[in-house]
Amino acid sequence: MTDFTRHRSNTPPPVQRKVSDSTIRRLSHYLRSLETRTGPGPVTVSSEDLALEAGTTAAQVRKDLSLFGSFGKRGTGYGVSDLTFHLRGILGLDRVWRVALLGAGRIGSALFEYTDFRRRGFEIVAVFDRDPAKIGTPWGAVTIQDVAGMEAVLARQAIRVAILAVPAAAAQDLAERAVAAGVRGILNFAPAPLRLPEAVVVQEVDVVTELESLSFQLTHPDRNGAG
Amino acid sequence: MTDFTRHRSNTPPPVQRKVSDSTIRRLSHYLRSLETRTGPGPVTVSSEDLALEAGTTAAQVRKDLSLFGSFGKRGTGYGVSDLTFHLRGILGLDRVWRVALLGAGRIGSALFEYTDFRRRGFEIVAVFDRDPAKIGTPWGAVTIQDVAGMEAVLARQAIRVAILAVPAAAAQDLAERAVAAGVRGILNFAPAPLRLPEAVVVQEVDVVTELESLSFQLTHPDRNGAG
DNA sequence: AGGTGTGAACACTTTCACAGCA
DNA sequence: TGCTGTGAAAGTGTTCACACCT
Repeated sequence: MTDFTRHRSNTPPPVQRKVSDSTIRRLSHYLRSLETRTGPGPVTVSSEDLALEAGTTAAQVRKDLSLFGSFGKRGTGYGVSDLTFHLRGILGLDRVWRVALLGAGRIGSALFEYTDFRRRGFEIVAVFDRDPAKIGTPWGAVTIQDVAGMEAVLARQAIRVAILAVPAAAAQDLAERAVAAGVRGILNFAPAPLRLPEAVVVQEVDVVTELESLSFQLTHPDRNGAG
Repeated sequence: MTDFTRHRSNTPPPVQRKVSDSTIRRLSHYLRSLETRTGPGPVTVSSEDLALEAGTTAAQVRKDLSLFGSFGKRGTGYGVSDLTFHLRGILGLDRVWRVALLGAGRIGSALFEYTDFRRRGFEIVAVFDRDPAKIGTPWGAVTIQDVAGMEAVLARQAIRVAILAVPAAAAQDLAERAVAAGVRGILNFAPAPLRLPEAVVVQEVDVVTELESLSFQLTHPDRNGAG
């Protein structure tokens, strides 16, 4: 496991604290903001800069980072490449995650072609579907395989992360099978809540819920929590 | 605007309180859970039932609903069709939302074909792209239009909601143009934070961030806030 | 001076526990 | 008896403000 506490400063690492979901998402945004910088540009960045680029506050940036170490210099800010390095380590991106894509439909295919994954360290190494018309079709370097044989492939390749892009009705069953075959994290695009063991990490991407949230906020302009 | 407080019980409506994002998302899940029921089935549902189906607790369900009225009967639970009706009203789904799709690439096309939108009251009535090879192509009942003429179409059709499915580099500019043309809510698939006026509601769908969150949690099994 | 790191205050959300009604 | 509706308590996340270091 990554030891992100092995930082370069000489302050002791902070005690291991629980990290909230919102903090994790903000860390991802900070990293994106840093990696989007091209060319020479400034060599340091302040919490204020990062806050503006990630849509939060300077105090929030400092609090978030301070959960993992003291990466900044007082009066100066954070070193861009140093902080980038640390953030990648913190997020567990200093390795390649082999990912299985379950479902080769419209969403699956859009995700497969989404090149940003690869750049961030997520490599789709297997694609499964149950449609005989699709099985055997090559997608770039991988070939769509019969979902019936999924377990063997997941185990053989020691795949720990799966993207679930199948209809709601098939989601729970497939998720259980994937977990039984060793998967520990699931990115769920199916509009169905998965019931899985505690230890399995599930992230939901629910487009209908997001649209309905939009609808609520447009309908009740005065009842938004943030306002 | 929907007046969801006009409910059938004779208790007075609760005072208008701010509603948190998490509550809104749970309301959407309750509604999905109710609408997924097929056939006859029980006519009432308890907060416990809803909690199980939506992955939360009974107390949370009751608190969420109590922000909007007293829809249940003590000792009995909530009427399924009654609660469904109220939830649709609360979420602003008792109308059709005309939606513009900005970007006819892979994500845009997957979203366009996603039939659940229509069923929930979101109708994509215009699609824009800047690729001359795509402009003029019919997609079902609509034809891909040149994004150059977007403003006129948005205004003419009084479109208030847009789905932004373009590359990050084009996102900010397009979003600003859409807002200037009357759009008030944006579902943003571009991996770029939008800087827009307060009054505009933006929901982000950020797949890379979700995967990175998964990566973090798998890397630090003991630091998950929920655990 | 300038900007981080952080305890303390504040704000918000969830859980508890029980009164009250069908 | 059974289950809702809700204040109060507990828990969690964010903002403030300033000591401290460069």
